[in-house]
Amino acid sequence: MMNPTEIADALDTVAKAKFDPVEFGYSFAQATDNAQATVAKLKAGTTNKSDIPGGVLLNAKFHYAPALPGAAAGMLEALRASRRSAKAKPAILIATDGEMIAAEHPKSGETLHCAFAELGTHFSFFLPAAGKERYRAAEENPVDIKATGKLAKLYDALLKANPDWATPERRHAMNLFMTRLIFCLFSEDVGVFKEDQFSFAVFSYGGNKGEHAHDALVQAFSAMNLPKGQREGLPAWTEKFEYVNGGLFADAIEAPAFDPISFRYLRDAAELDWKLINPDIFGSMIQSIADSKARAELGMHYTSVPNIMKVLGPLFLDDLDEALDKAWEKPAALKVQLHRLSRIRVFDPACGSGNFLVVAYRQMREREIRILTRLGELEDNPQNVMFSSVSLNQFYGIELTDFAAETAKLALFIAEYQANARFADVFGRMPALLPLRDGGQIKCGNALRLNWAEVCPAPVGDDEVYIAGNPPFLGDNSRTDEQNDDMDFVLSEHLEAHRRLDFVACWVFKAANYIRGRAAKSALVSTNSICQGQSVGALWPHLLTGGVEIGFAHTSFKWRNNASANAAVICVIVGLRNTSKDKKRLFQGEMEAGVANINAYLLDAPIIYVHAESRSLFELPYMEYGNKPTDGGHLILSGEERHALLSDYPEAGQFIKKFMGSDEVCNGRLRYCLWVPDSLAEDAARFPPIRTRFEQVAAFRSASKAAQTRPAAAYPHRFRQAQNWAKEHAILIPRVTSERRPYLPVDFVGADVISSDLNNVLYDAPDWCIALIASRLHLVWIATVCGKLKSDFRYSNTLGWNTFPVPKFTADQLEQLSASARRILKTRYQHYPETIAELYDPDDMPDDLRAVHRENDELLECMYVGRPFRNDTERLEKLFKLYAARVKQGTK
DNA sequence: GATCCGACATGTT
DNA sequence: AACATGTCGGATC
Repeated sequence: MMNPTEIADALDTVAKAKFDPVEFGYSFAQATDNAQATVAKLKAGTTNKSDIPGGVLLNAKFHYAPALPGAAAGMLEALRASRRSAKAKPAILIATDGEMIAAEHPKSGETLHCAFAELGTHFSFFLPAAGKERYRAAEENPVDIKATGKLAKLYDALLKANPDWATPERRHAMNLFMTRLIFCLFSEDVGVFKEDQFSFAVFSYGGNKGEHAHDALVQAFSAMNLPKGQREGLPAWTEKFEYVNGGLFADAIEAPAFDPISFRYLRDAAELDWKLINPDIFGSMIQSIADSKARAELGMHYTSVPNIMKVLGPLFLDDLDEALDKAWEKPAALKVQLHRLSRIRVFDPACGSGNFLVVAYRQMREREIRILTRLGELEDNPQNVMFSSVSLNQFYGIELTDFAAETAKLALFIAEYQANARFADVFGRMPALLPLRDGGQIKCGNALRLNWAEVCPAPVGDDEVYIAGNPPFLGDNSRTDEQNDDMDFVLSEHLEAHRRLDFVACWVFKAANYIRGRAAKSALVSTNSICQGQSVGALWPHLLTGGVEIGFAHTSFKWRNNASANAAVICVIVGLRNTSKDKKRLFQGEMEAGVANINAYLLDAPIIYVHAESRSLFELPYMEYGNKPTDGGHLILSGEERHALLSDYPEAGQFIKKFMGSDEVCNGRLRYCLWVPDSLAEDAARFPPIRTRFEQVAAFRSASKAAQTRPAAAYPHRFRQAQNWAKEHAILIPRVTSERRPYLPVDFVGADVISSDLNNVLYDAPDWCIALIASRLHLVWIATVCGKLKSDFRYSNTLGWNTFPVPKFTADQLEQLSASARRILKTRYQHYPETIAELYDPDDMPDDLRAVHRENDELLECMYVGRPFRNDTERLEKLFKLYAARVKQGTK
């Protein structure tokens, strides 16, 4: 089986070879992971099912046909139309003339037009031909996916043809161009324009290969910005376009130049049925097609519709549905709900291109139609409805970037159009759409500086306000000075250590303040770190106060949307409300539970905050941070580097020690480090390779941004933080490890090992510490109160070890635990050379190791409650109880 | 002086 | 491309 990289390489080789229309089909078959025998049979013609001259069709895999020069796209159409294609269902259609490639993935409708030489670059497109299906989120609308794909390709092709448009200064112009284009494609399909009016013009006047497309587009767009009859200087054909206005066409009208490839993609995009487009993510499409660098910028992370519904459902839509159910037979009660719809306001303080608002709007309009239809059934006289009672004015947003704010208005406009069309279907009337009016109350500004109540006035009377959205996440290492200032502005008066928090915490804090004591609720998508580790104690006591509580929550889920590269982050959704007797809902993946309480860790448990401690609350040995090199890697040696150094300078051995971080502990590796006492620094530097390393360390540290690192350039022979080392032995606990393991990794090493800061360390501590750390109880505690790296365990001495509740052990009990620890280590050694990672693989853990761990758990748990715990919930309950009792005692 | 975090970083299949 | 799993050093208190 070839892996994708190999396929990429193989395709690249094919692309570099001279094109031979006959051979290509076979080399393509070979490059896409088909056996020699298969290829031979294809060549012999016995398995080739193609009905196109010179074509090669391999069942279910691909259908290739050679094209005459310049006719690749046309040949692709022939492949698409082929009856044999229909029968053999090839995963990929590909036509080429040796210059250009035209290909299609029929299952998704995705197409590819590229130069022949780029075959290898686009290997991912051809993976289906090798039997590897590309993952697609099942819930998304396939038309959106197609449209996004086509627009992304158009976008990339345009930038390639117009390198000068790829600069940051031109990005706005490029995005604006794409917005206008999408607006026109949409409008001509839904009836805002006459059917196909726009694409007819572009393809009539754009030239055969797009050579005049630039001029035609500029003329069309310019016309849309001028009332009819005032279009002097523009060609006569532009007179037919409606006057659009509304800001969209007001700025300078520019267009990039088209080449044959980009023109081809434009045609693909125009051929889509934009009627079916889902405006929920309309704005995001424009943003998701931009390049990956830009995606990291503010607002480039759009929320998928399933995730938006995770927010809006429990926030207010589910409640609305319940009320509708109750009122279903009673016209008066239904009218109350109809009125309620007109009083609900939705406010997204980080609205980006308006996804949340659009989805909320559509959902509300849909419910309105349901009510009106039902009223029509219940009351004999049909409702004489002229207008919707849900107006775009009920939708509020704040967005920092002007472009996204404009897009949000446009997206709301499209949503309104679609909702009205549906409304007209049912009730027979629809208001005029052009020229554009502004849509929604979108404020372009900084949400952290604005007073939210001035953007979205506080609810009065029977108003209800729902705050929803997905603000940006930024850790303390990636914020700009300006963003830090914003954070200070919002939080510094109220919180201590606020700079430790994620940027998103500012939105959560402002949302809590906005809703407190008002007819309002909030629910924001956040990074899961705000409900973990240090953030919990720092932030949540200030949120869950003055009557605010968590009404619902989605626990950690992996971020995913349709963008081509997904952000790597784990999210939570926390719904805040004022104290209420209504049920609380806790969602974990697909599961939902009605619970008595939700605390800041998003657990069904009483509110408790575990704070960092500098010493153990339960008199456990002192656990330290490992030694931190901050050396740019220059004080660290691989086995080979050590060997090379020692073979040249055997006397240098006195300066080299074993060096272990978490990777070394878990995966049984070993590295070495230079470890030189201050008094011998000059001696060490006499060895040229060591001197060079010291110089590199000094250079690296001098160039650092960190105030603590630069002075350390003066002692390059030493770690930036040489914290401590063992006299006899040390217990190493990796600070980050996989969440899959049933027990935390922990290792016992001699005094010859220097631990890096990737471990926490107990120096010269008794063996029973290992029995504690390797227990299920400890894992459960660490998993709950410490932070995580994404979803992996992150061990902390201050938050985890120093707070870990233990009963008062007797000397005898400690001896038993030490013996148990030794049994665990011994059992591991019996499996040497298997590593900790291998031994603790949940699918592959040896039975004897499992057994000694179970014994260890039973032994330890009996010391807590006289019997083993039944499950992790019980373990956690006991631990929190002990912790709470200890903290209470401490405050006396 | 010590440590918590990462809209990740990087190797593997 | 999708997945698994822990580096590394800055920013913060």
